[in-house]
Amino acid sequence: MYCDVLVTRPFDHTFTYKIRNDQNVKIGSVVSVSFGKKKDQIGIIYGLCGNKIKKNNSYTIKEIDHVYEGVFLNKKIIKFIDWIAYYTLASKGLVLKLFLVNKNIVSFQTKGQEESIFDPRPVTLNAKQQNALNVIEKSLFKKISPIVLEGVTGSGKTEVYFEAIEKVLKEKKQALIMLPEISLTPQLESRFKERFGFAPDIWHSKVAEKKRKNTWHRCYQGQPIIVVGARSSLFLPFKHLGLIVVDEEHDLSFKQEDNIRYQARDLAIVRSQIEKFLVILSSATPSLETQNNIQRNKFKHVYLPSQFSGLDPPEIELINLQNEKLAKNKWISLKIFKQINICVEKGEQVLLFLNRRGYSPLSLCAECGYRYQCDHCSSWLVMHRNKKRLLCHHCGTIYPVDPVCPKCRKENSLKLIGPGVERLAEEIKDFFPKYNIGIMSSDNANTPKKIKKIVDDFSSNNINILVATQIMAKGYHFPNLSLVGIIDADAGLMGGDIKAIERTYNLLQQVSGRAGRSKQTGKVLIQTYFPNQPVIQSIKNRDRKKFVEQSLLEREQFNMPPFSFLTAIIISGSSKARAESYAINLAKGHISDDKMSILGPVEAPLFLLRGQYRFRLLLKAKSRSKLNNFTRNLLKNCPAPPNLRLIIDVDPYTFI
DNA sequence: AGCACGCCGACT
DNA sequence: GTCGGCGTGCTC
Repeated sequence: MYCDVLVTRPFDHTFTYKIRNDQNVKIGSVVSVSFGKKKDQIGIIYGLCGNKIKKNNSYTIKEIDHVYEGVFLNKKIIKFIDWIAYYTLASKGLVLKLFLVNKNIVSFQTKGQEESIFDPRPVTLNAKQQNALNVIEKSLFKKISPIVLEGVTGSGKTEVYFEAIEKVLKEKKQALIMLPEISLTPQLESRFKERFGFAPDIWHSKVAEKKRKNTWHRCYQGQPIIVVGARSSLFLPFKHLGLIVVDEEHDLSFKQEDNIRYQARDLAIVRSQIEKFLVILSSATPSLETQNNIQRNKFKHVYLPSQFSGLDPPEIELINLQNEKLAKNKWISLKIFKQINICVEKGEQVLLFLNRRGYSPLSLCAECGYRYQCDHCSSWLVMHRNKKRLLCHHCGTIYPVDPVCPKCRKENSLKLIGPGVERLAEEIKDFFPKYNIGIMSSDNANTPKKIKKIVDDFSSNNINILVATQIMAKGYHFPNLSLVGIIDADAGLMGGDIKAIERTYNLLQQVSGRAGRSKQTGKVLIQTYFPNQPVIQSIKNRDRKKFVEQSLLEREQFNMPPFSFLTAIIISGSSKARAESYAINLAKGHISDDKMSILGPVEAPLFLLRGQYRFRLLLKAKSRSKLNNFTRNLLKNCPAPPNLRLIIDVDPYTFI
């Protein structure tokens, strides 16, 4: 008896193996085979081909080494794998790897059932929450379109979807809550414990393997389990999945950008269609795609208004930097300084937001103009004064600070251009020496413990003024914060990629929303050179609806997603000439088709990254299936030589 | 993607 | 002499 085995390697095709008489397999069985030089390669039985196969002398057929008894992927999961490979243009083998993870996880044996103590605490919802829950309940356990649960922080979205989860638990089914970042799991975990009396299973790459093994197999066995996880939790082998909640639906982190590129939120919806369960997309700021799907009645929509806190929303004031001139090498306007002073004198707290790590983004020699650049990337080195070094933010290479210019050998000529959070902290410190200034960026808040320490210090008034990057924008609550200063509202608008404007809007809205949450009405000051920019105006007027309308209209006019489909191809290699000539060949090697357009190749904005030269092609079409067929043909007619690397990015978010 | 082989440069 | 850098080729 022979069969087709799909291995967790980058192949779309299967390999033929022989099944021994003592082996009992079916389609989806997880097996271990020897493959090439590797002994215990895992894979699944993808097809059965009876006792006769075509003779082929170019290889000899091996036997299957081991069948993992009782572990198999059901038809729905295989259908899901095929769909992901079709859509993302990744090989089926590597998609399979997302599900099987590794040999240790698959081969683990659980010791029987583990019953969670289910001790829910009764909760009373307000009328609006109850209303939202009613809509959700009607759709549970059906093949139905996703429901968007929209509401600002504090409007009670979590309570609503917790209720839905309780229903799922009562049906002895499974549920998954997906979060954009692992740093958000501890918070949700403790809220969950409080509500249900037991801890959910946590799934992300940093969880110890022992726990992950256990979770994987409990999902597989169909035990009533609630998983809180990052993107990769979508690929757990749930047997009776009854609900997926995608929390912070709009968050760009749901798009995986390394390895296989996929949008976890979109794939969650696909899985729900295949397995017939409900997806709840929860967000204070639903993404443009999601807004569009609501408008076209593809998604249902329930809205939770903010709960009355007795406080007016914070006042938002724009500071036009074209009028309010900044002093040389200073970045904080007089207006913000005055407000900080009023605020700290009252014993209240201040948050200054600048989305730039380190001390300064550019260093040059004052004598000869030499710009410090990374040896492996086309990017400037960022000065990190606290750690006394220059750092490449793209590849992470650390360079010592040399007092001598590498080009003209002049001593002490280093000039630092522009601000980062460290430099802002310094500027503030000069004016407020008796107050505690804190910094929060991924450099010092790089572990859950360190994040907690900073958040606790700020919450407990040990820090008076916090200077932070976007890392603080995610869900932390600072009760005594009454003033938020946004130092450079224009920064995010220059990138030019497809998500830049939306990302900036969300970031500014989230940061603004930190002010005046519990005790006193807050104030938000936004520094900008372009106060009339539509994004900035929408933020000031709190008019997200208008922003969404305008953005979608623009997308439609320029025929951009969600009104068309994009696929990016990134060609990279250590030889610039070879990468370029292949990219050019690829672009002209297609049959002309007026429904399809190829843009490029162009040098990628980050032309050199980790020693690799990079070129980009952008393909655009009106239909996804046409675009994917086109892309497949393109690559088939012009396969990449082995010394070049190709990345296919379906629905790209960034153009870097 | 892994893994091994093979070809070069630079070390005790 | 050999250790190890990574380019190349192969996987039923």
